[in-house]
Order: sequence, then C-alpha cells, then structure tokens
Amino acid sequence: MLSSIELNVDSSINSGQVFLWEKHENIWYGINGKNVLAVNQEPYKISSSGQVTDFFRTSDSLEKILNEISKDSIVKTAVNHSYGLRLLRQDPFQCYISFIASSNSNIQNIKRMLYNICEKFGDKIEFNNKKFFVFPESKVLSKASLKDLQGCGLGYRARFVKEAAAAVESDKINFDKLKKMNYENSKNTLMEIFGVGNKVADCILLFSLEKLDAFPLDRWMIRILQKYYSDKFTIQNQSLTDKKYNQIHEKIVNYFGPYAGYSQQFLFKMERDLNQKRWL
DNA sequence: CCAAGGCCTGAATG
DNA sequence: ACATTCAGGCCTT
Repeated sequence: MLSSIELNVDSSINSGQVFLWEKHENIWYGINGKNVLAVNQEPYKISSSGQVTDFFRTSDSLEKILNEISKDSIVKTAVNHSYGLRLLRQDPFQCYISFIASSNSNIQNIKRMLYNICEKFGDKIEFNNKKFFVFPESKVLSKASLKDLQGCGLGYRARFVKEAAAAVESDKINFDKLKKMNYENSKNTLMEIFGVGNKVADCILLFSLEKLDAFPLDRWMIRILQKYYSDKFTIQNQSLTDKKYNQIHEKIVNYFGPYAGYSQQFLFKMERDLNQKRWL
C-alpha cells in the first residue's frame, strides 16, 4: 500500500496534465480513453472499468527521480510544495487530442471542450453506480463533421482534431511505434500533424508516450525560466521560434537530466498555485 | 531563418 | 448593461 508521501493524488491530478477528472465523496473519477478510473488516496486504491494500468507511474522510483532533478533550491522548493506529485501515464489518443484542443486556450475551456466531445461522440458507461461518457475512438472523431466538432466549442481547432484523428486511422500516427522511438524522432513525427507544434508535442510525449525528457515550454514555463533561471537559460525576447525552443530544451536536459519532465511538472505546479490559478 | 497577425472562446475588467 | 481586453499555441504570410 502506498502512503500519501509516495503519491499525492490531488497534486498529480491538479497539475494541468488531465482535464476529465472530478472528485465525488473523496474519490477521484477520471476518463482515460475508453475506461473510467476511480482513485482513493487513503488508503490508496485505484480501480478501472476496464484494464488496469499504472496510471500514476507508481513503479517510477520517486526517490531516484527526485535525487536526479534536485539540482538547485528552486526545484527543491517546488518538490516540497507538492511532494508525491507524479507524472501520469495517460491514454495516448485522448492525450493527443486533449493537447491539440488545448492550444491557445485555458484549463476551464479545454475541460469544457473535452467533456462536450465525450458527450457527443463517446460511449456512455456505468461504473460504481455513476454514469460517464468515455473518450471516443479515433475512427469516430475522424468521421465527425466539422460542424459537430465546432459545436463542442473547439472553434478553429475543429480541423486540427479531425485531421489528427484521421492520421491515427491511417496509421501515420501509431502510438506504439512512437513509444519505441527516441524523443527526437517521436517528436518530429508528431509535429508533422496539423495543429501539433513544439509545446503540444512535448505534452503528448511526456504524459502518454514515456518520454520523460520532454519539457513542455508554454507561457508559464517561459515565465518561470525568466523568473528563476534567467542566468542558466537565456531567453532573448517574446517570440519563441522552433530554433529557440529546441536550444532551450537542450540546455534544460543537460541541466536537469533524463527526468527533466518531472522537474517541469513540479515547477509548473508551484508557480500556478502561487498565482492562485484554478485547476479542475 | 525571423516577426507579425489571425484564429476562437469565455472570463475579467472598464 | 454593454464593450473592450486578455489568455493561450499554431499556422500563414
């Protein structure tokens, strides 16, 4: 049995990685692909409407990872701020669509769009006497009309979602293969998809494709780097070109190491909480 | 290669 | 009450 020291369920869920989670009577329920997960913190128990996966990556040695990333007092503070925060191992298709839908939006809006997608296109299932709409399959989304997708609040992202789903259907995007590739090749493949840039690709790689060296650089992370790490990772001006993005990423991996993605998650969580930003 | 503008929605601000 | 501003990442020019 895991203690709250080794896994902090609240922090892990409320850290911007997932959107379709809700807490009912102290139990977290979340949509993960075609399954619903139910998680209790104390005593720790996770159950699934289908196959059980190590969603919270409890097989990762947190001690080893924290040793590896604790390079300075800033990360150490961030780690202490939400000790037991874990990267999550998400369903790749849901993660892919979620972050494509996330671009140029905010958590509240992303959440609404994704719930709409599940309601309109996903199967309704019952689990623990509660009803849920699970995430639709790629086939369904690839055949959806742009009008119906826009009806979910996706706006101009409707095209991205439809084409991204079609790329999975045509096997241009094959998540099992992407998992086996290295970071760079896997990322280049994802970035060929309409609507997938550097940041979205890194989120997909980190949260669902086992690339723990991915380090998504969104506006918040840039602010964090400017605030705490301006001496280490210099950022000249506002616009973040692909070239600059890659240069910063390289410096970051050299500094934080192969688990750089974990450091990103702790820093992001700390700064958003500091600014009292809402999660789910 | 880089910089600037447009896309879409809802919340925050005036 | 209503209008304006803002947040947010990617694509096109």
